[in-house]
Amino acid sequence: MPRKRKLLAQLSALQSKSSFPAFDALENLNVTPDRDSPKSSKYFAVEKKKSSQLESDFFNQPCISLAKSLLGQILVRKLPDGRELWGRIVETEAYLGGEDEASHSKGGKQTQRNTAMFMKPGTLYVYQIYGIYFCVNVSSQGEGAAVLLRSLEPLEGLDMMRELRSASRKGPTKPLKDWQLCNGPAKLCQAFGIDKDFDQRDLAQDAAIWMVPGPELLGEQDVVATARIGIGNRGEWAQKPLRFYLRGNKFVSVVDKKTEREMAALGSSSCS
DNA sequence: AGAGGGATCTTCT
DNA sequence: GAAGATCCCTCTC
Repeated sequence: MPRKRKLLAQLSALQSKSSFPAFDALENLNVTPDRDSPKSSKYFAVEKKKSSQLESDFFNQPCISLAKSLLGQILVRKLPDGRELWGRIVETEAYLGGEDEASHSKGGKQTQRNTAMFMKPGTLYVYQIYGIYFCVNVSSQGEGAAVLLRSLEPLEGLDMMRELRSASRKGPTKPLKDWQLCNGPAKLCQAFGIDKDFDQRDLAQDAAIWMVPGPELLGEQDVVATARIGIGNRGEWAQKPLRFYLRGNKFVSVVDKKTEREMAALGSSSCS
C-alpha cells in the first residue's frame, strides 16, 4: 500500500516540475522571439519534430463531425521524463452546447468549470467527476460544444499506463489486461496522467499532449452511432445517437449489440 | 452475467 | 444540500 502512494507522489513531483528538458535547451539558444515567423522561433524545433501533428484547423469543425473525425486519430502524451504514451481513439461522445440537455454547457451557461468548452476548437476541457476521477474533452466548433474522449486503444507505453492505472487502485491487484487500460473516460485520463492541470490547454500548441493522424482511413460502416453513456433520463437528449465508436474494436468501453444488428440489417437491405 | 453500493469532492442551486 | 458525462468490488443467480 505504500507503493501506490509512492508512485502517485513520484508522478506529481514530476508533473510539478514546470519545465521540460527540450524547452530548457531551446530557451538557452538565445534566438530572437518572433511569433510570426515559426522558422526563427524557439518553437521551430518542436514543430518540426511533430510535423505530422493535428493542427487547429482539424479541430475547427462541427461537434458531431469532430467526434467522428477523432476516431482513429492518435493521442500522444509526453511525460515529464520524456517517455511518450500513444493511444488510438476508438470511442467518443458529442456534447453539443446550449440546446443539449446532457451537456455541462446546457442553456448556454458558461461557468468557471466549463469555460474550456467555450474556448477555441482543440482546447482541452478536463473536469473532475465523483470527486475522484477526471474526464477529458476536446472543444469543437460551436458555442459550448465539445467531444468527450471515452476510450483509447493503447499503442505505446503500456507498462507505464498499467502503473498509472494501478497506482490509484486499492489492495493487491492483478495486472490489468491491455483492454482494461483505457476503456473508459476516467480510465484513459488515469492511464495518460491527465488531470485538472490539463484543463484549457491547446492540443495544437502544448508540449506535453497532442494528436497525430491515425494510419487508417475510416468509412461510415466502421463507425457505430448510438446513445451516450451515463447521462440518465434527460428526455430526448439521452437517446440521441451522439456516441461514436469503432465497430468490432475490443478497446471500446460499452458495445451496443442491438444498434449494431440494426445497422447490419439496414446495410444489407440497401446493398442488395 | 448482472445488480447494487461505496468512494469522494467540486460545482451549482 | 444534492447531484454528478465513473469505476471497482462484492454479492447473487
